[in-house]
Amino acid sequence: MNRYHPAKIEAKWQKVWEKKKLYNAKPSSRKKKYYALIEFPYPSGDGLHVGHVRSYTAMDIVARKRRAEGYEVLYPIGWDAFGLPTENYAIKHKIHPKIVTKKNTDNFRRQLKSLGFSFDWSREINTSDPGYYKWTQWIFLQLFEAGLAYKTKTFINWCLNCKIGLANEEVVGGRCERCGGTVEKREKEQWMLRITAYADKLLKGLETVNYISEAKVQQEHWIGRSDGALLQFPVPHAQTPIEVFTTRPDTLYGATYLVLAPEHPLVDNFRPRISNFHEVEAYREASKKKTEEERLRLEREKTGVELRGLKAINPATREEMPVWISDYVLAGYGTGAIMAVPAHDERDYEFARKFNLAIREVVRPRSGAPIEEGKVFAGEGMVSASGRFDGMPSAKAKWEIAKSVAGKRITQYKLRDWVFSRQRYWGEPIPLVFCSGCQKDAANPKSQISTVKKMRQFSKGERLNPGWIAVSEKNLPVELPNVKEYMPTDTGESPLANITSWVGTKCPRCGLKARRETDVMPNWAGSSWYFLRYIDPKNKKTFADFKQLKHWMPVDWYNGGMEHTVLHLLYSRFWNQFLYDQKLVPVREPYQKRTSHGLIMGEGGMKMSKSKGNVVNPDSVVKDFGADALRLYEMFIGPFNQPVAWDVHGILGVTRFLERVWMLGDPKRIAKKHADKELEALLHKTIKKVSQDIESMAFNTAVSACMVFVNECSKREMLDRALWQTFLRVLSPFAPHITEELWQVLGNKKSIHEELWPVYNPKLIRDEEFVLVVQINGKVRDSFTVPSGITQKEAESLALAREKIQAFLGGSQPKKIIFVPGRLLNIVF
RNA sequence: GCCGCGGUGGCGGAAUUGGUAGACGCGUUGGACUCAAAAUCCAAUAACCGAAAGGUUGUGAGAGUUCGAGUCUCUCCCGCGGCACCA
Repeated sequence: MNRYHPAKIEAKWQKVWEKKKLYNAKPSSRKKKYYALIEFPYPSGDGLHVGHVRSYTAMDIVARKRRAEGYEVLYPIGWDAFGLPTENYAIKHKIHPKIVTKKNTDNFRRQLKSLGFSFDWSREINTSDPGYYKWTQWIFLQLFEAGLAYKTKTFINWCLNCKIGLANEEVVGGRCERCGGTVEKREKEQWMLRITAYADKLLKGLETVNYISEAKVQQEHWIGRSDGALLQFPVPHAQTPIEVFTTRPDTLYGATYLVLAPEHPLVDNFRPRISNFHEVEAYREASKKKTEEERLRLEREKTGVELRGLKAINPATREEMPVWISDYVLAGYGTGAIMAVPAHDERDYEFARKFNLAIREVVRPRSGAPIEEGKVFAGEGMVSASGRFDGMPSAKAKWEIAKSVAGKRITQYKLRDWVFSRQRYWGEPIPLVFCSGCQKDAANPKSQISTVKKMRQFSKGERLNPGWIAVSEKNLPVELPNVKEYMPTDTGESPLANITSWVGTKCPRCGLKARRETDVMPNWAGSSWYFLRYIDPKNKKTFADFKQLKHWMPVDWYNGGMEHTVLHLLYSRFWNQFLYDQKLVPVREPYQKRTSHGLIMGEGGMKMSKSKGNVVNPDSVVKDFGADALRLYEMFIGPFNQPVAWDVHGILGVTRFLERVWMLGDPKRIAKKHADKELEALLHKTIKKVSQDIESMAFNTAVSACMVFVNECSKREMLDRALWQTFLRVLSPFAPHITEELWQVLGNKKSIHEELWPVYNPKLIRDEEFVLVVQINGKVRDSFTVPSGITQKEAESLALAREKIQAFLGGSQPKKIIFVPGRLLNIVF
């Protein structure tokens, strides 16, 4: 047998598998379906990252095991190809993003293929392909027609560096998630998706799926449901009261002042009555100018201005209370106004102390323990100093007190609507057209246009967004124009706005001159439904055939990065739930099971990055050690869900292991029949261990179990053929190439990957004897081999007969003896 | 600050879920092979004491529950991730 030469055998088998279409999912199969999914890569110019390899290998192992267990497996791949880095690269090098993308996906494809992943390449998709984004646009229009898309002037997070608006989810620590640049608030017209309409559904849906708990918890926090009440505080001589949202109506008697967000519209309404309006104005200006980062950096030092001349009435106590504005109250949450209860809220307390406002205690801890001086009791307890509600527990008093002042019980969410516009080039154009004629028409049903021509009615989306007309389905996709200039602008307009020939169009409704929307979608759009397109990737009539969707959905197992839990995962659940409500997809929740891999760090634990020069290129590892070694190493490197540091020496270990497997697989060492009870038992233990470990993603210990088996084989001159072949099958999902080669070297004609998954025999893994540990007072003092079925009595007499034990006992009688069958005996004296 | 995860040899990490702590791998040391080196193979490898037999200590710190704790409970320290004025 030749030396182990991975480069030769790996390329050879990859070609054979591809030719045989071994991994293509057959929709007509009678087998039970299994849908395994990984997050499709963003084809960046840097090429594949070893982190991709970790996730894809893990799911590849799962997919391969499922096939062997008799499932028809769908394990697809594609490209999340729209995005900023490609656009920025294109601008810098003056190459069209389409060409850059082509180059990058070609490279990624080559790299992925060199690793022997069992992807179904016949279903490859690309989000920047017009045939794909036609349907991204189409789904957007469905959202639009359902009233879930709207354009509004809003303060958005503007990244000064990328020159792009960011969703809340994309701002990390006051900085741009992508480039780390400074983010400031800017007022802009933006398309928004009403994800908040799905807040409750997204929350409830979590109960029905099997996600790792961290992902669930993070989503729950992000959605941030809280139950409370709307309370009204009348303002003397004014028509409108000030409405606040509170989760603690039980503290109403302790509310001593109100605070409005600086942007609160009532501030302007009350302008004539506010004696210090110039001061108020100055404060509002200052808080508007603060960037996100400044706001966070100022360490929450409370600031604010009283609206002098304005008072509100506490509806419970009928007392007058001052009204303030402060930026610690957020305009976007609740009503943008709060009742301040300094005795029972730390923020209010801090504010009250700073501005010398009244503090009134109205809730006592249930334990009756006094509250320490200077501390705030924010918990629930027993209501006091609240008239007829005294002595009532908070939980009850909440709703009783709210009722007594005609408060309305409501639920609030922290989730905000999704900023869906990007003022960029390399994304899906938003398929809408602005028509000023139709805008007038919408405002006045008797206007000229509709009387002159007989025209279709406005759709729901068009009514809600007067002037915005949906591009008709037959004209989708709205393709990106082919141009040379795609520089973003400081004014915040999309580069598409400069392409007059593209912008100018005819209104789909009235046929008159109109303008195209020049914003494009964020790059979360294409990935919000790609798992559906895989199911029917070439369909030209619909985004995916419903029957096919019914067959393959939901995704049975989805593995991806923790960094996508509140972005991609939430967005795609939203889209899928929406499509479900439209009866366009068969299941409410797209992903049945979600797991997550840990990051791969550079040597020494630093994050891999080009600037640190510690990026490991999978190509060079494959070249030096082979794909099987890289796969095996990444599985062996550490617990799958935890971050791990790359270590070149580690690859040596698995390479030695593979070389050993190679030597053992020499046909000269394989006997047709070679009885070996001991090795057979170990094999069955290995089957059990590896099978279980794959399910729990404990790949590191699965590999270790294979190593133990191989080490044992190395002690043998000859190996039984059946035994060896079974072991190869167990190892094959991890190292598909070497196992295929060794399988065929033995004369097998079918691929090892078409063989069934071995099942262990429970009888064979039961040991006939075991090492009984003898403890004295909990300390290990002796151990010896005994037969498996040994009873406590037998074990005791054997143990007590031992010289060592006798010596320790020194003649005293044991007080108590604990026997753990199959394990130990503990003698207590 | 709040939520989640974690802390085990020189290193990455195991530990049947309360039952021999350190599987497997790296590294290190010694040996075999070799003219030599590499590769490979064999052996040793938690620390301390001891020539050895053996003993003592040991899973971030401290307490507790238990015949028995890396594992359970409490308090604290440290690291990582997420959220962060959400009323």
